[in-house]
Amino acid sequence: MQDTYTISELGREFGITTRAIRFYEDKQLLSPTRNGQRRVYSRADRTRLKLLLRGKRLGWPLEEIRAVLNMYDASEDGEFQQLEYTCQKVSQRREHLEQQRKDIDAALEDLDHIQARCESHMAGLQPDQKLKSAAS
Amino acid sequence: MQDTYTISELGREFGITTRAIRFYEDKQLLSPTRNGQRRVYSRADRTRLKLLLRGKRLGWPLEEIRAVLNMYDASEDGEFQQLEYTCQKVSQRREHLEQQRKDIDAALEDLDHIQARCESHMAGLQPDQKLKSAAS
DNA sequence: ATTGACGTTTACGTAAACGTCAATATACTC
DNA sequence: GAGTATATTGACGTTTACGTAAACGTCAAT
Repeated sequence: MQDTYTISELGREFGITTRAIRFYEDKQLLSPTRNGQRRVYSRADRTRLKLLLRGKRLGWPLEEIRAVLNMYDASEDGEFQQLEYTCQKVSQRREHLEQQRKDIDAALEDLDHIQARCESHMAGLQPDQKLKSAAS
Repeated sequence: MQDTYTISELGREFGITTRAIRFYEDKQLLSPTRNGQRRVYSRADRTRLKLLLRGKRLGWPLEEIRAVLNMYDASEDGEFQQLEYTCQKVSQRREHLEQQRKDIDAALEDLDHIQARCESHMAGLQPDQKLKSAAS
Protein backbone atom coordinates (compact mmCIF):
# COMPACT_ATOMS: atom_id res chain seq x y z
CA MET A 1 0.00 0.00 0.00
CA GLN A 2 1.73 3.13 -1.26
CA ASP A 3 1.04 6.50 0.16
CA THR A 4 1.17 8.52 -3.04
CA TYR A 5 -0.10 7.77 -6.53
CA THR A 6 0.37 9.11 -10.00
CA ILE A 7 -2.58 9.99 -12.16
CA SER A 8 -2.11 7.01 -14.43
CA GLU A 9 -1.85 4.62 -11.51
CA LEU A 10 -5.22 5.76 -10.30
CA GLY A 11 -6.59 5.59 -13.80
CA ARG A 12 -5.46 2.00 -14.15
CA GLU A 13 -6.68 0.98 -10.73
CA PHE A 14 -10.17 2.31 -11.24
CA GLY A 15 -10.52 1.77 -14.94
CA ILE A 16 -10.94 5.40 -15.93
CA THR A 17 -8.93 7.76 -18.11
CA THR A 18 -6.53 10.39 -16.85
CA ARG A 19 -8.65 12.85 -18.73
CA ALA A 20 -11.57 12.02 -16.50
CA ILE A 21 -9.47 12.43 -13.37
CA ARG A 22 -8.25 15.84 -14.49
CA PHE A 23 -11.80 16.75 -15.30
CA TYR A 24 -12.89 15.91 -11.77
CA GLU A 25 -10.18 18.18 -10.48
CA ASP A 26 -11.37 20.93 -12.75
CA LYS A 27 -14.81 20.51 -11.23
CA GLN A 28 -13.36 20.76 -7.71
CA LEU A 29 -13.90 17.13 -6.76
CA LEU A 30 -10.22 16.45 -6.26
CA SER A 31 -7.29 18.64 -5.33
CA PRO A 32 -4.03 16.72 -5.44
CA THR A 33 -0.79 18.37 -4.45
CA ARG A 34 1.91 19.01 -7.03
CA ASN A 35 5.49 18.04 -7.52
CA GLY A 36 6.42 20.79 -9.94
CA GLN A 37 3.82 20.37 -12.65
CA ARG A 38 2.96 16.79 -11.84
CA ARG A 39 -0.06 15.86 -9.80
CA VAL A 40 0.58 13.82 -6.68
CA TYR A 41 -2.36 11.95 -5.16
CA SER A 42 -2.42 11.04 -1.48
CA ARG A 43 -4.34 8.16 0.06
CA ALA A 44 -7.05 10.60 1.00
CA ASP A 45 -7.25 11.71 -2.63
CA ARG A 46 -7.55 8.10 -3.68
CA THR A 47 -10.38 7.59 -1.21
CA ARG A 48 -12.14 10.65 -2.51
CA LEU A 49 -11.89 9.27 -6.01
CA LYS A 50 -13.24 5.95 -4.85
CA LEU A 51 -16.23 7.63 -3.24
CA LEU A 52 -16.68 9.75 -6.33
CA LEU A 53 -16.94 6.64 -8.49
CA ARG A 54 -19.42 5.09 -6.12
CA GLY A 55 -21.55 8.17 -6.57
CA LYS A 56 -21.27 7.76 -10.29
CA ARG A 57 -22.46 4.17 -10.13
CA LEU A 58 -25.53 5.50 -8.35
CA GLY A 59 -26.09 7.94 -11.18
CA TRP A 60 -25.41 11.13 -9.24
CA PRO A 61 -24.33 14.19 -11.17
CA LEU A 62 -20.83 15.40 -10.34
CA GLU A 63 -22.23 18.47 -8.66
CA GLU A 64 -24.09 16.32 -6.15
CA ILE A 65 -21.09 14.12 -5.62
CA ARG A 66 -19.06 17.17 -4.83
CA ALA A 67 -21.62 18.22 -2.27
CA VAL A 68 -21.45 14.83 -0.59
CA LEU A 69 -17.66 14.79 -0.59
CA ASN A 70 -17.77 18.20 1.02
CA MET A 71 -19.96 16.80 3.77
CA TYR A 72 -17.16 14.46 4.74
CA ASP A 73 -14.83 17.41 5.12
CA ALA A 74 -17.36 19.69 6.73
CA SER A 75 -18.10 17.09 9.39
CA GLU A 76 -14.47 17.33 10.51
CA ASP A 77 -13.81 20.98 11.01
CA GLY A 78 -16.32 23.68 11.44
CA GLU A 79 -18.42 26.12 13.25
CA PHE A 80 -21.69 25.21 14.83
CA GLN A 81 -23.78 26.66 12.01
CA GLN A 82 -21.83 24.78 9.41
CA LEU A 83 -22.16 21.51 11.25
CA GLU A 84 -25.86 22.00 11.68
CA TYR A 85 -26.25 22.74 8.00
CA THR A 86 -24.21 19.69 7.10
CA CYS A 87 -26.31 17.52 9.37
CA GLN A 88 -29.39 18.72 7.59
CA LYS A 89 -27.87 18.02 4.20
CA VAL A 90 -26.99 14.54 5.35
CA SER A 91 -30.61 13.90 6.19
CA GLN A 92 -31.69 14.94 2.72
CA ARG A 93 -29.13 12.63 1.21
CA ARG A 94 -30.43 9.82 3.34
CA GLU A 95 -33.94 10.30 2.03
CA HIS A 96 -32.68 10.29 -1.49
CA LEU A 97 -30.75 7.09 -0.86
CA GLU A 98 -33.70 5.39 0.73
CA GLN A 99 -35.81 6.23 -2.30
CA GLN A 100 -33.13 4.71 -4.46
CA ARG A 101 -33.12 1.58 -2.37
CA LYS A 102 -36.86 1.25 -2.70
CA ASP A 103 -36.47 1.58 -6.44
CA ILE A 104 -33.83 -1.10 -6.49
CA ASP A 105 -35.87 -3.51 -4.45
CA ALA A 106 -38.85 -2.94 -6.70
CA ALA A 107 -36.69 -3.45 -9.78
CA LEU A 108 -35.28 -6.68 -8.37
CA GLU A 109 -38.77 -7.95 -7.71
CA ASP A 110 -39.74 -7.16 -11.26
CA LEU A 111 -36.75 -9.07 -12.53
CA ASP A 112 -37.93 -12.06 -10.53
CA HIS A 113 -41.28 -11.92 -12.25
CA ILE A 114 -39.77 -11.51 -15.67
CA GLN A 115 -37.48 -14.44 -15.12
CA ALA A 116 -40.27 -16.62 -13.79
CA ARG A 117 -42.40 -15.77 -16.79
CA CYS A 118 -39.57 -16.53 -19.15
CA GLU A 119 -38.94 -19.88 -17.56
CA SER A 120 -42.56 -20.90 -17.51
CA HIS A 121 -42.91 -20.02 -21.17
CA MET A 122 -39.75 -21.90 -21.98
CA ALA A 123 -41.08 -24.91 -20.13
CA GLY A 124 -44.13 -24.82 -22.34
CA LEU A 125 -41.95 -24.82 -25.44
CA GLN A 126 -39.42 -27.40 -24.32
CA PRO A 127 -40.45 -30.63 -26.13
CA ASP A 128 -39.70 -29.67 -29.72
CA GLN A 129 -37.96 -26.30 -29.42
CA LYS A 130 -35.26 -27.67 -27.19
CA LEU A 131 -34.30 -30.16 -29.90
CA LYS A 132 -34.37 -27.46 -32.52
CA SER A 133 -32.07 -25.37 -30.38
CA ALA A 134 -29.65 -28.26 -29.79
CA ALA A 135 -29.56 -29.13 -33.49
CA SER A 136 -28.36 -25.74 -34.67
CA MET B 1 -58.71 5.34 -12.54
CA GLN B 2 -59.03 6.27 -16.19
CA ASP B 3 -57.96 3.99 -18.95
CA THR B 4 -56.52 6.56 -21.31
CA TYR B 5 -54.41 9.65 -20.66
CA THR B 6 -53.34 12.73 -22.54
CA ILE B 7 -49.71 13.72 -22.67
CA SER B 8 -50.18 16.65 -20.34
CA GLU B 9 -52.03 14.53 -17.81
CA LEU B 10 -49.06 12.19 -17.61
CA GLY B 11 -46.70 15.12 -17.45
CA ARG B 12 -48.57 16.59 -14.53
CA GLU B 13 -48.88 13.28 -12.72
CA PHE B 14 -45.19 12.49 -12.90
CA GLY B 15 -43.79 15.98 -12.76
CA ILE B 16 -42.13 15.97 -16.16
CA THR B 17 -42.61 18.04 -19.29
CA THR B 18 -44.47 16.92 -22.36
CA ARG B 19 -41.28 17.56 -24.24
CA ALA B 20 -39.58 14.84 -22.22
CA ILE B 21 -42.42 12.39 -22.87
CA ARG B 22 -42.23 13.00 -26.60
CA PHE B 23 -38.50 12.61 -26.41
CA TYR B 24 -38.91 9.19 -24.82
CA GLU B 25 -41.20 8.21 -27.65
CA ASP B 26 -38.65 9.39 -30.15
CA LYS B 27 -36.12 7.13 -28.43
CA GLN B 28 -38.53 4.17 -28.67
CA LEU B 29 -39.32 3.96 -24.98
CA LEU B 30 -43.00 4.64 -25.46
CA SER B 31 -45.39 4.10 -28.34
CA PRO B 32 -48.82 5.51 -27.61
CA THR B 33 -51.65 5.13 -30.08
CA ARG B 34 -53.10 8.15 -31.85
CA ASN B 35 -56.42 9.79 -32.15
CA GLY B 36 -55.81 11.72 -35.34
CA GLN B 37 -52.72 13.72 -34.47
CA ARG B 38 -53.05 13.48 -30.74
CA ARG B 39 -51.22 10.90 -28.66
CA VAL B 40 -53.37 8.61 -26.54
CA TYR B 41 -51.70 6.80 -23.66
CA SER B 42 -53.10 3.52 -22.33
CA ARG B 43 -52.64 2.22 -18.80
CA ALA B 44 -49.83 0.04 -20.08
CA ASP B 45 -48.16 3.14 -21.52
CA ARG B 46 -48.51 4.84 -18.17
CA THR B 47 -46.92 1.87 -16.45
CA ARG B 48 -44.05 1.90 -18.91
CA LEU B 49 -43.49 5.55 -18.17
CA LYS B 50 -43.56 4.85 -14.46
CA LEU B 51 -40.93 2.14 -14.86
CA LEU B 52 -38.93 4.43 -17.07
CA LEU B 53 -38.82 7.08 -14.38
CA ARG B 54 -37.76 4.54 -11.81
CA GLY B 55 -34.85 3.68 -14.05
CA LYS B 56 -34.02 7.36 -14.25
CA ARG B 57 -33.95 7.67 -10.48
CA LEU B 58 -31.41 4.87 -10.51
CA GLY B 59 -29.32 6.81 -12.98
CA TRP B 60 -29.69 4.45 -15.90
CA PRO B 61 -29.21 5.85 -19.38
CA LEU B 62 -32.32 5.76 -21.55
CA GLU B 63 -30.79 3.12 -23.75
CA GLU B 64 -30.53 0.74 -20.81
CA ILE B 65 -34.01 1.58 -19.65
CA ARG B 66 -35.29 0.71 -23.07
CA ALA B 67 -33.52 -2.63 -22.88
CA VAL B 68 -35.15 -3.39 -19.53
CA LEU B 69 -38.59 -2.35 -20.74
CA ASN B 70 -38.11 -4.64 -23.68
CA MET B 71 -37.41 -7.52 -21.30
CA TYR B 72 -40.89 -7.12 -19.91
CA ASP B 73 -42.34 -7.51 -23.37
CA ALA B 74 -39.96 -10.23 -24.46
CA SER B 75 -40.85 -12.34 -21.45
CA GLU B 76 -44.43 -12.48 -22.71
CA ASP B 77 -44.23 -13.59 -26.27
CA GLY B 78 -41.39 -15.26 -27.96
CA GLU B 79 -39.42 -18.11 -29.27
CA PHE B 80 -37.22 -20.27 -27.16
CA GLN B 81 -34.02 -18.53 -28.21
CA GLN B 82 -35.43 -15.13 -27.43
CA LEU B 83 -36.63 -16.20 -24.00
CA GLU B 84 -33.26 -17.72 -23.21
CA TYR B 85 -31.50 -14.54 -24.27
CA THR B 86 -33.88 -12.45 -22.20
CA CYS B 87 -33.31 -14.67 -19.20
CA GLN B 88 -29.59 -14.10 -19.53
CA LYS B 89 -30.04 -10.34 -19.82
CA VAL B 90 -32.16 -10.40 -16.70
CA SER B 91 -29.31 -12.02 -14.82
CA GLN B 92 -26.92 -9.31 -15.89
CA ARG B 93 -29.36 -6.66 -14.76
CA ARG B 94 -29.65 -8.38 -11.43
CA GLU B 95 -25.88 -8.22 -10.91
CA HIS B 96 -25.88 -4.58 -11.77
CA LEU B 97 -28.69 -3.92 -9.33
CA GLU B 98 -26.98 -5.81 -6.58
CA GLN B 99 -23.86 -3.72 -7.07
CA GLN B 100 -26.00 -0.63 -6.82
CA ARG B 101 -27.54 -1.86 -3.61
CA LYS B 102 -24.12 -2.48 -2.13
CA ASP B 103 -23.16 1.05 -3.07
CA ILE B 104 -26.28 2.42 -1.46
CA ASP B 105 -25.74 0.51 1.74
CA ALA B 106 -22.15 1.69 1.89
CA ALA B 107 -23.23 5.27 1.25
CA LEU B 108 -25.86 5.05 3.98
CA GLU B 109 -23.25 3.79 6.42
CA ASP B 110 -21.01 6.66 5.51
CA LEU B 111 -23.82 9.10 6.15
CA ASP B 112 -24.23 7.58 9.59
CA HIS B 113 -20.59 8.26 10.34
CA ILE B 114 -20.74 11.77 9.01
CA GLN B 115 -23.78 12.55 11.07
CA ALA B 116 -22.28 11.04 14.20
CA ARG B 117 -19.15 13.09 13.72
CA CYS B 118 -21.16 16.23 13.17
CA GLU B 119 -23.15 15.66 16.33
CA SER B 120 -20.16 14.88 18.47
CA HIS B 121 -18.41 18.01 17.24
CA MET B 122 -21.52 20.05 17.88
CA ALA B 123 -21.73 18.65 21.39
CA GLY B 124 -18.22 19.87 21.98
CA LEU B 125 -19.16 23.35 20.86
CA GLN B 126 -22.52 23.58 22.61
CA PRO B 127 -21.89 25.77 25.70
CA ASP B 128 -21.16 29.11 24.04
CA GLN B 129 -21.91 28.47 20.37
CA LYS B 130 -25.45 27.35 21.02
CA LEU B 131 -26.19 30.69 22.63
CA LYS B 132 -24.58 32.50 19.76
CA SER B 133 -26.80 30.56 17.39
CA ALA B 134 -29.97 31.27 19.39
CA ALA B 135 -29.16 34.97 19.62
CA SER B 136 -29.01 35.56 15.86
C1' DA C 1 21.60 12.15 -28.49
C1' DT C 2 17.52 10.08 -29.20
C1' DT C 3 13.81 7.24 -28.08
C1' DG C 4 9.90 6.14 -25.18
C1' DA C 5 6.99 6.56 -21.29
C1' DC C 6 4.73 9.62 -18.73
C1' DG C 7 3.21 14.08 -17.68
C1' DT C 8 1.27 18.97 -18.70
C1' DT C 9 -2.16 22.70 -20.75
C1' DT C 10 -5.31 24.34 -24.28
C1' DA C 11 -8.92 23.77 -27.19
C1' DC C 12 -12.32 21.88 -29.91
C1' DG C 13 -15.63 17.78 -30.53
C1' DT C 14 -19.42 14.87 -29.05
C1' DA C 15 -23.27 12.08 -27.10
C1' DA C 16 -27.16 12.15 -24.01
C1' DA C 17 -31.17 14.31 -22.39
C1' DC C 18 -33.79 17.32 -22.63
C1' DG C 19 -35.34 23.02 -22.84
C1' DT C 20 -37.09 26.54 -25.61
C1' DC C 21 -39.02 28.69 -29.04
C1' DA C 22 -41.98 29.09 -33.48
C1' DA C 23 -45.42 27.90 -36.58
C1' DT C 24 -49.40 25.27 -37.13
C1' DA C 25 -53.56 22.30 -36.19
C1' DT C 26 -57.79 20.91 -33.53
C1' DA C 27 -61.42 21.46 -30.25
C1' DC C 28 -64.25 23.70 -27.04
C1' DT C 29 -66.55 27.97 -25.45
C1' DC C 30 -68.73 32.15 -25.35
C1' DG D 1 -66.56 33.04 -35.50
C1' DA D 2 -63.19 34.82 -32.32
C1' DG D 3 -60.76 33.51 -28.48
C1' DT D 4 -58.65 30.17 -25.40
C1' DA D 5 -56.67 25.75 -24.32
C1' DT D 6 -54.29 21.97 -25.79
C1' DA D 7 -52.09 19.53 -29.13
C1' DT D 8 -48.60 18.79 -33.03
C1' DT D 9 -43.91 18.91 -35.56
C1' DG D 10 -39.61 20.91 -36.52
C1' DA D 11 -35.37 23.22 -35.34
C1' DC D 12 -31.98 25.17 -32.68
C1' DG D 13 -29.91 25.84 -27.88
C1' DT D 14 -27.99 24.11 -23.46
C1' DT D 15 -25.83 21.38 -19.84
C1' DT D 16 -23.17 17.47 -18.35
C1' DA D 17 -19.32 14.60 -18.74
C1' DC D 18 -16.05 13.59 -20.70
C1' DG D 19 -13.09 12.13 -25.66
C1' DT D 20 -9.60 13.47 -28.73
C1' DA D 21 -5.90 15.73 -30.59
C1' DA D 22 -2.13 19.17 -30.64
C1' DA D 23 1.92 20.92 -28.87
C1' DC D 24 5.09 20.74 -25.44
C1' DG D 25 8.06 19.45 -20.89
C1' DT D 26 10.81 15.78 -18.15
C1' DC D 27 13.37 12.04 -17.18
C1' DA D 28 15.51 7.42 -17.49
C1' DA D 29 17.51 4.23 -20.52
C1' DT D 30 19.79 2.90 -24.64
